[in-house]
Amino acid sequence: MVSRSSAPATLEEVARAANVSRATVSRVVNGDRRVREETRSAVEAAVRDLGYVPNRAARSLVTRRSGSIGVVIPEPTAQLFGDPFFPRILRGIGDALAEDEMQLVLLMPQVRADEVRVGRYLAAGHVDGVLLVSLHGSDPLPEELQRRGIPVVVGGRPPSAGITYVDVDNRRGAATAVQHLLADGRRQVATIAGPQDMPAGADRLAGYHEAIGSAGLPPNEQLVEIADFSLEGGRSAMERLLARAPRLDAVFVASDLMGVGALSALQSAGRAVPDDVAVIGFDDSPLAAQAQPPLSSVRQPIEEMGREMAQLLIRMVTSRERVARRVILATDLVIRASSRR
Amino acid sequence: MVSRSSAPATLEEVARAANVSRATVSRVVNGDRRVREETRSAVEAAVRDLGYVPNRAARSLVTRRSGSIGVVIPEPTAQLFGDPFFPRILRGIGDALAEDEMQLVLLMPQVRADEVRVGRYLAAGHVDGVLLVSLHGSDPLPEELQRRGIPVVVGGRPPSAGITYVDVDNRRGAATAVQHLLADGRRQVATIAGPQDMPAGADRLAGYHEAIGSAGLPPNEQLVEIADFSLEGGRSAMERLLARAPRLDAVFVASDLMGVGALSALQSAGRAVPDDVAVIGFDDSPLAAQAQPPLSSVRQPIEEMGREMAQLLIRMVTSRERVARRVILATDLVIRASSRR
DNA sequence: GAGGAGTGTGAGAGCGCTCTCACAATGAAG
DNA sequence: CTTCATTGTGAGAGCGCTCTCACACTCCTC
Repeated sequence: MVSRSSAPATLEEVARAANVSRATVSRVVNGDRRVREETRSAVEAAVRDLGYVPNRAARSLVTRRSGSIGVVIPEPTAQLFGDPFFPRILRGIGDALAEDEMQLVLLMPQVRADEVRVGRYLAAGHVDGVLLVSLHGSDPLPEELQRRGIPVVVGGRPPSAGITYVDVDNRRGAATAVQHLLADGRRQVATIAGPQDMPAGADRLAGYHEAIGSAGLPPNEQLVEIADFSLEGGRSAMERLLARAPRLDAVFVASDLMGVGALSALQSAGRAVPDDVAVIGFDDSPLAAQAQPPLSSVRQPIEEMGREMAQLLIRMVTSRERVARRVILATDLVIRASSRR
Repeated sequence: MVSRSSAPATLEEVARAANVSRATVSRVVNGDRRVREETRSAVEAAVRDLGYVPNRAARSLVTRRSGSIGVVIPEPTAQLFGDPFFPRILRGIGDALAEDEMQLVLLMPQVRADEVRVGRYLAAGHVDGVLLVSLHGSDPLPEELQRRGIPVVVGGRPPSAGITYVDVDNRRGAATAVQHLLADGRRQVATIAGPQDMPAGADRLAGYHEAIGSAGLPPNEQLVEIADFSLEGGRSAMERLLARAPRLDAVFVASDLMGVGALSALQSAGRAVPDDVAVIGFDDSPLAAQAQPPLSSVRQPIEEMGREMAQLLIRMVTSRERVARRVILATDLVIRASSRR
C-alpha cells in the first residue's frame, strides 16, 4: 500500500518500519549482497508498504554522481532530416539509459551563444557524461569536455582522434550500393554526394570512389555532383549530371531526400527508373518506400547507434576508464524498384 | 581565474575567500537584495575567482525542487510526422526552460510497459513538473499526475477538462483554409481528414464543416474522406474522392504529408493543380514548399506552442497555483501555387 | 533618549542519503 | 580453547546547500 501522506517516505522511516538501521536499508536498496535473506525481505516489505523511492538529490550529494547524462544535439542537426533521425537516435539513447535508470537531459543549442552556455553547463559537472550528436564535424565541444575530465561519446565521426565515437559505416554502405549497381550491369554510375565538410558526406563519396576503383573503372569526375542533402539540391544536381553525362545509367545518391529530388528530375527528363537509370539512396527513410518508384536505399541502424553511444558512455562513467574507443555499425542495402531491372 | 583544482569550489570556500558567512554567499548567489553593495561585489569576485558553481544536488535536497521538468513524448507521436514537429516543439520548450535554468529531462515511452515506468518515475517526484506532448487524446497520465499533485501541462487538446493545455487552433485554421477556397470561387470543396480519434484530426474536420456551413452550402458527406495522416493514405483517399465526386474543384487536406499524396493522385488522374483542383494542406512542413506545385498550407506555431507550454508549467511550479488554463494559438494560412489561380 | 522599524550579517540546524569503521556473531583452523 | 577470518549489522560522520532565527547596527519618531 502506498502511503497517502504528503511527504514521501525516507530511509529513516523505512528503517524504523523494518526494525533495522538506515545503513541496512541502504544496502538492500542498492543491492548489496551482504544482507541476511530474512532481513532483506523485511526491508523490501517495508519499502513496498511505504512506497519508498530514494531521493535522487540526497544520493547525488554523497555519491557525487547526478545519475543523468546530457545529450547535445545542435539545432541544424535536429532540423536537417525530413526523416525521423532525431527521434530515432534519441529513442536508442533513451532505451539504453533507462536500463541503468539514468536520466536523459536534452540540450539543443541553436546559436553560438547557446553553445557557450551549454558548454558551461556541462563543464559544471551537472551531468555524469555527455553524448554529442553532430553531423558537422567541426565542433570543439567534445575535446573541451574531455579535457575537463567529463566522459564524452560522439555520434558520427568527429574531426579529431582520441575521442570515443560511434559511427555508421558510411563508406562501406556507399560502396556496397555502388557495387550492386555495377553488378547489375550498369556502366556509367554517377553519384550525388553530400557536403564534403560533413564526415557523412565525405565518407559516402569515398565509398563511391572505392567501389568504382575496385571494379577497375577509370574515375570520372563528370559523374560526381555535390549537393546539400536537400530535396531541391538533389533535383538540380541530377539535372546537372544529365546535362554533363547524358549517357549515365545509374546514380548513387547520398541521401533519400536528395534521391527523391533526383527521381523527380529524371522523370522530368523523360528517363525511366530503373530501366534507363537505376537509383539508390541512403538513409532508408520512410520517404524512400513511399517514393515513385520506391527507392532502393542504404539503411542505417540509427536506434542502435544511439543505444551503443549510451552504453559506451555509461561504461566510461562507471569504470572511469578513459580509453578512446570507436564503434562502426554496419549498414544494410534495401533493394526496391528503383534499382531493379 | 577558474580554479584548476580537481574538486569544485563550495559555498564554504567562497565564504572564506570573501570573508563572509556561508549565508551571505548564498544570498548573493540567489539574488537576495538585502546585501550591502560592498559585500556583494566582494562575494561576486570570490565566486569568479574560484569558478564557483552551485551544487544542484545540495540545493535540491533542501529546496525540494529538482530544477528539472520531464517532457513526455510517446513514441508514436515522435515518429508520426515527416516534418520536424518533434525537434521544433522541443526547441520551444528548451528555450523557455533555459531562461529559468531548468533542465529538460526527456522521456519517450514506446510500449505500454515504458509508460508505466515513466509514470512511476514522474510520480516519484524526480521532476518539478511534466509536459506531455501527445497527439492521441486518450492518455490517462496527465490526470494521474495531477491527482498526485504534480504540475502538468499538455500539448494538444486533452480528453478531459481540468487540465492545463496549449493547443493550436486547428478548427479555425481549417475553417480559414476552406473559406479561402470558397472565396476563390470553388464550389465542390472536398476534404481529406485525419483520424477522428485524434483531437487534431477531429478539430480540423470540424473546421471544414463549419466553413461549409457558414457559406450556406449543404453538407455533403461524399466530399469527406478519412485517412491516417500518411502520404500513401492521402493518395488513396484522393483517389476515392475522385471516384465518388469527380466534379470536385478543391480539397482541403488535414496534413501536408497527405497533401503531397493527394497531389500525386491528382496528377495521375490528369487533374491540373490548381486549375482543375485547388489543394491546401496543414502543418506548413518543409514538404509543402518543396512539393510540385508548392502546396498551400496552414502554418502552426510549433515552437511557440512548446515555449508557451513550458512557461505555463514554470508558473505552476513556482506559484503553486492550480487553476487549469488553456491557451489556443492562432494559425496562419500560407498561400502557394496549389491554391492560386 | 527611549522605543520602534528596518537593514545587514552570522550561527547553526538539517535536508536524505552513502559509506567508513567498529563490533558482534559465527565458523574454520590450529 | 584460542585465534583469525568471514559475514551481517549499526553508529555516526559528513556531502553542500538553504533558511530560520538571533543579533548588531543604523535611522526615525515622539
